[in-house]
Formats: sequence, structure tokens, C-alpha cells
Amino acid sequence: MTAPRRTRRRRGTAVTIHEVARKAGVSPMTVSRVTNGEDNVREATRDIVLRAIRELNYSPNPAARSLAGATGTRIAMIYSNPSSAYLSELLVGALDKASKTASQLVLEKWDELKPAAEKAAARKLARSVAGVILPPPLCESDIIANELGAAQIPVIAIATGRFRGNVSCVRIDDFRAASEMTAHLIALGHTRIGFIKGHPNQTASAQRFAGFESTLESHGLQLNPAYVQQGYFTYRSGLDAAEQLLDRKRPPTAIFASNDDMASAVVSVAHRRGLDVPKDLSVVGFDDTMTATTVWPELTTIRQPIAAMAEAALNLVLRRVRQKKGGEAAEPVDHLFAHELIRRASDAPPPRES
Amino acid sequence: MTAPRRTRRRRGTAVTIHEVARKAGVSPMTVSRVTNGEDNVREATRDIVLRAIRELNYSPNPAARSLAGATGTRIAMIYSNPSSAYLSELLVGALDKASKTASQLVLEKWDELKPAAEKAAARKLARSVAGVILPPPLCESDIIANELGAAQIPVIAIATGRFRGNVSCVRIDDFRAASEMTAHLIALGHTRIGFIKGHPNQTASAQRFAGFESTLESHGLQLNPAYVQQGYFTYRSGLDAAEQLLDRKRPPTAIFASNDDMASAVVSVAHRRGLDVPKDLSVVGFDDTMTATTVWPELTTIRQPIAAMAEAALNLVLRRVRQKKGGEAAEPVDHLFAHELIRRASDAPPPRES
DNA sequence: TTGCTTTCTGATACCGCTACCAATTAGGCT
DNA sequence: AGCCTAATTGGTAGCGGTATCAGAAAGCAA
Repeated sequence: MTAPRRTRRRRGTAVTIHEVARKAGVSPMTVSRVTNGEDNVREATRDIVLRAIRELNYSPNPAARSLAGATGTRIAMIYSNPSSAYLSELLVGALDKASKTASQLVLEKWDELKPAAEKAAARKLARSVAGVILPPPLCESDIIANELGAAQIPVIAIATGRFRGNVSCVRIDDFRAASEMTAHLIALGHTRIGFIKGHPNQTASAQRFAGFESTLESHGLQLNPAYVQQGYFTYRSGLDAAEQLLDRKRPPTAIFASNDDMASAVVSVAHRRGLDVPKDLSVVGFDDTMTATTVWPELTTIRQPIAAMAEAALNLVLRRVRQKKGGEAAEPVDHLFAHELIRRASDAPPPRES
Repeated sequence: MTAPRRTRRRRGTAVTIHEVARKAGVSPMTVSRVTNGEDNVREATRDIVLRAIRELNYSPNPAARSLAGATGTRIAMIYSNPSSAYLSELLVGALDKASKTASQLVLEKWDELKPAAEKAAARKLARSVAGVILPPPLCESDIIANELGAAQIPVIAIATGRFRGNVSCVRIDDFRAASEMTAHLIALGHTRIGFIKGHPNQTASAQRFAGFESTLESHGLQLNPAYVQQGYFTYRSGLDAAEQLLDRKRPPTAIFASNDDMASAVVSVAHRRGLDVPKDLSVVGFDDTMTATTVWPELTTIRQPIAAMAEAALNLVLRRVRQKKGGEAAEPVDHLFAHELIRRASDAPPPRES
């Protein structure tokens, strides 16, 4: 009549749903409902459970979850052409959130493909994950959005230029940000301002340019087409654009590049030509990625809170996944984050004469 | 007398261990033993099982595995002072592996602290994760390694300069890599080669310098202390070092920087002084991070397969975690990856005269 | 052959969580 | 109050593996 050996397997040290249930005085099932945000739990009960969860510092075991539920909370972040600084900030933010919510973040590399192959890839992806986060430039791809949308997979675009109504997005107001930066340069006294556009396949590029143009005009300055160059967000393209701009008979006294990589290319070209930055030429960027502070002088730029945005995006996908499971339909939302003009050492009033 | 409802839950489409067992005519347990490479299975039986596995294209469900194994598989990667390009590559590699093995990767930011606080933080970490991956510069911290080691948490250092015997590491041979690069420059005809050292708190820096020095000597060249500058792996420090080196009466015809950021700083300084790279000055870097290809001209550098190394590191931690669980003790290992000298556009024979 | 040890295999009980359904309770209406 | 439906809550049975231990088979000495 030996008491049945209680636990023959050593248990992990982690808090389990049962302990939470016992502490809260409810069944494990109810705890499960609460952690999954199901709505058929009485408010009072939910509170008790939540308190217990907090006190025990409980976090559900994702392995058990995906095993039991078949509804894995695998969220894919698809990247292609990773502008490393950007990607790593995104990852840091997303991972941070992921580890707090016990959802699993998977990274999926996306090679530009023929539409047919791309469709197939999207469909395959749809079968293996519960939600998708789309950073640029993929966030502009209708193929992916549509295919995933058709499969009912929640999709969130990060840092796209414009809310398009069909896909939720988390972004900053590129137009306003560019506008502020332009106003800043004008306030410093610049009237001949060069602009290097971003990659034409991204809506953010257009928004930034539009903000620049519109602010120029609203301050009574006219857009000089000779001061606008097409760039592609790469250092290399910034190099070419800068050469062009500085070759003008009357070169600009300030150059606004659509991202930091291109801005740092401008700095490099300026230096090569013996120009001092910012005394002879002001250079400003956009994004506030790593490069903005590694380059010398450090760049005045627009800061996007990328990590926070990634976190928000993950949050949003998770919510969508749950809502979908619960049968609720949800309208796409447009989550705007605040940007910030970071003033550093690459801008100054224009040189005296000219 | 209704037949018991077979499967109330829709099953996944994947092949399970039971199907393999049935096909092989053995019990699931035996299949499990085979997949885990345990040695107490008769050879004949193992063959049958392996054939069945192959025919069904079976692959164990990692979620189930980690659940049954009671092995908490939270692995922390601690970062501090993230050199973004590096970090993002690490993350990509590690995440990839993590999603394949259903282990959970958590990211932990580590702020430089006073030893006491650091110890406490390490101890706290030890309670919440099963294993830790340490990228530079933390991989040099004895405090972390010791504290975690004392708590029996497997620790793997990535990209440390030298195997120290107490902690397993995954790395390249920095000495040999630097040596190869030096030999490469010498083969091009350079005899006055400048060197910018890395941050003194990292053993990799010392190894790279040692490789440089030793190769110089083995080729009959003497190390000129005036051609060696201390750097700190940052762009800024590269700038200063480059100025110093190029200020010499007879400046070097080639500069070997201990990482790409510093190398690109050298390029920038050279340009500012009207020197052509590589015609007037060869510049080479180390690491092959993003900057190596964003800068113009693209840098000749040493490639470390960071993503693969991260994957290997995760693999190793997971194995260690298992071994620990099984009560096996394991010696620290030193896993060397092959590096590669990537020849791009920043190196050339020295200018004619001088 | 018998008896005993050493291998190899299989049965059973979980790992921590959720799907499904049954049971209980609350709320609404005659 | 009494009956019925809807809202909550709990019980049970797995999800696909593995730990553990018991039983079967094999090896070997007496």
C-alpha cells in the first residue's frame, strides 16, 4: 500500500498552469482561457487569475502550447535585402516582445522571385505560421499581402510609407517627418537644398520627398529639379547622387538624404572634395540607424523608434491571431508612432557668401 | 456500442513517431532511442527503424520533444554595445536554428555594471534560462562565465579570440586569419604596412595583432611601432588612428584595420587627403560585416561565417543542456570555423615610387 | 540444462497545455 | 417560484515525445 510515487519525472523549475490554477482557486482550463484572451470568462474571475499569474510570474510553456493547440503562435518576420542596422533593431524589439509573450518568432529569408514562385512561397508560408510581420521593402508587395490575406493569415507591415487600407501597419508619418527636417534646414537659413530620394519601390520614399517638396513650397521656396537626385537607399547610390548634386554650378548648401546610409555617402563625397561638413555643406539623414552615429560628423537625422515599432507590430499580430481564432473579424489599423528630429553635428547655417 | 470517436482533434499532417513505429514493427520507444542516437539498440533493429524513418520522411516534433524532455530550452543571448551588423547576423543565425529546434531564444541586454551588480544579474539570469550564448565583448567577461558556470548553466562564447579552457567557444582562428591577410598584402608588394588594433578588452584583438606581427617577421619584415595604432573597433577610433598613420613622414602604403568599421574610417580619411584607394593606399578590414560592402571601394576583408557560428553555438548549448540533464559532464570544446579572405576592391600593389 | 547477469524492448505514465463536451450557475421570462 | 436558455466553469483526453521501470531475449558460467 505504497503511496503512488508522486512525480517520477523531475519537474522543470518553471511555473505551470496548474500552480496558477491552484493559487487562483480555479481550474487550469480557466487560466488557459485567460492567458489566451478568450472573452467568455467572468470579469471577476479573470482578475483573480491575472493576479495569480502576476504573482507567480507565470508564462505559458510555448512547446506545450503548440503541441496541444496545433495553433502555434509562430510569427514570421520576413526579410529580404536586410539593411543590417535596421534589421537588427527590428529583431531586438520583436524578440524582446516575443520572449515576454512566449510566442515564437521565426525569421524567413525572402528572395525576390518571379511572381508565380512568390505566390507559391507565400502559400507555403501561410501553412506554417500564424501571422506575419513585413518590414520594408516587402511591406509594399501586394503579392505577399494578398496571398497571405487570402489564407486568412494576419499581416502587419512595418515602416511602410502609407496606410493602404488592406493591411494593418505600424509606421511613422514620413511626410511630416521630412517636412520637419526641411523646415529645420530652412530655419537655419538654407535656400538651396538638395534632396536624394529613396528607392522608388517603397512608398516611404515618395512620402519623404512629398514632405520635402511641400514644405519647400509652403516656405516660398521653389523646388529646383536640378537639386533632386534619385537614390536607392544604398551608400553607393548616395555617392553618385552626391557627386551629381555637388557638380552643379551653384551647388546646394544643404543636402537632405532619404536615409542615413546615403547621407553618410554625401559626407564622404564632400570630404573628398575638400568641403567641410557642416561648415560648407549641411548634410542630414533619415532613420537614425547605427551609421548616423558611426560616421563623422554625427548626422542630424530623424529617429524612428524601430524597436518599439517592432514590438507593437508583434503585439498587433498576436492580437489579430487571437481574434481570428475567436472568429472575430478586425479592420486593418494604422498605428502611427511619433518620430523625432535628432540634432547632431552635421548641420549648420549655410556659409556666408556663395 | 458506438465505436469510440477516433480522433476528436484534427491531427497535424506530420508523420508521428507512432506511424514510424508501426511501419517498423517496433515500439515508439525504440524509434525514440534510434532518433536520439542512444547506443542500446541492436544493430539490426536500428537499421529497420532507420529505413522506416527514411521512407516516411519522419522528423521528430521539436515541441513534443522539449515538452517531454522537461528540458526548459530557453537560451539567452546576451548583448551589450551591439555593433549592429554583427548582432543582426548573429541573431539571424541563432533564430533560424532556434525555430528549427523549438528552443526559445531570449535576448538579454547587458549594461556594463559594477562587479557586484553584475554578479547578481548573472545569478538572476541563471535562474531563468537553460543556457547562454555570449557574443563579444561579453565573451571575455570572467564574471559572467564564472557565475553562470557555478550555477551549472552551459555557456558558449562566440567569436572570442582564444579558447580559454573553461568555457566552450565557437570562433575562427583570428591569428591565422590576420596572418593570411598580412601575407596577402606582402605578396602584393607592400613593405610598409600600418596596423590598427582592436579594442584591448577583447582577446580577438590581440590575436589579430599577433598574427600580423608574426607574419611580418616570418617574411623578413620588421614591425615598425610607428605603424601600429591602438583602435577600439569604432569608426571614430579608426579615424584618429588613420590620421596618425598617414601623418608619418613615410606613411604606410597599406593599412590593415582590425575590423571593417575602422577600415572604412581609414578609407574616409584617405579620401579626405586626396589619396586614391587602392592606388595610393591599400586598406583592408576584418569581419566582412555590412560596412565592408557599403563603403566605396568595397573592402578586402576576412569573412567570418557569423550566422553559421551562431547556429553552431546554439546547437552546442542545446547539446550541453541535454548532457547536463543526463548527468554527463562534458569538457569545454573549442569549435573552430574556417574563415575566408574576401578579395574586393580596396587593395592593390603599392604605388611605384615612394 | 539450469541459473543468473547483461542487453534490448515495450508498457505506462506523464511533460504543460488546449479542444471538446458536460456540468454548473446565472439570468430572463412566464 | 419554476422552467428554460445563455454564460461560465470544470473534467477528460489527448498533442508527440521521452523517462522510468519491468519484462523478454540473449549470453555465459556452472
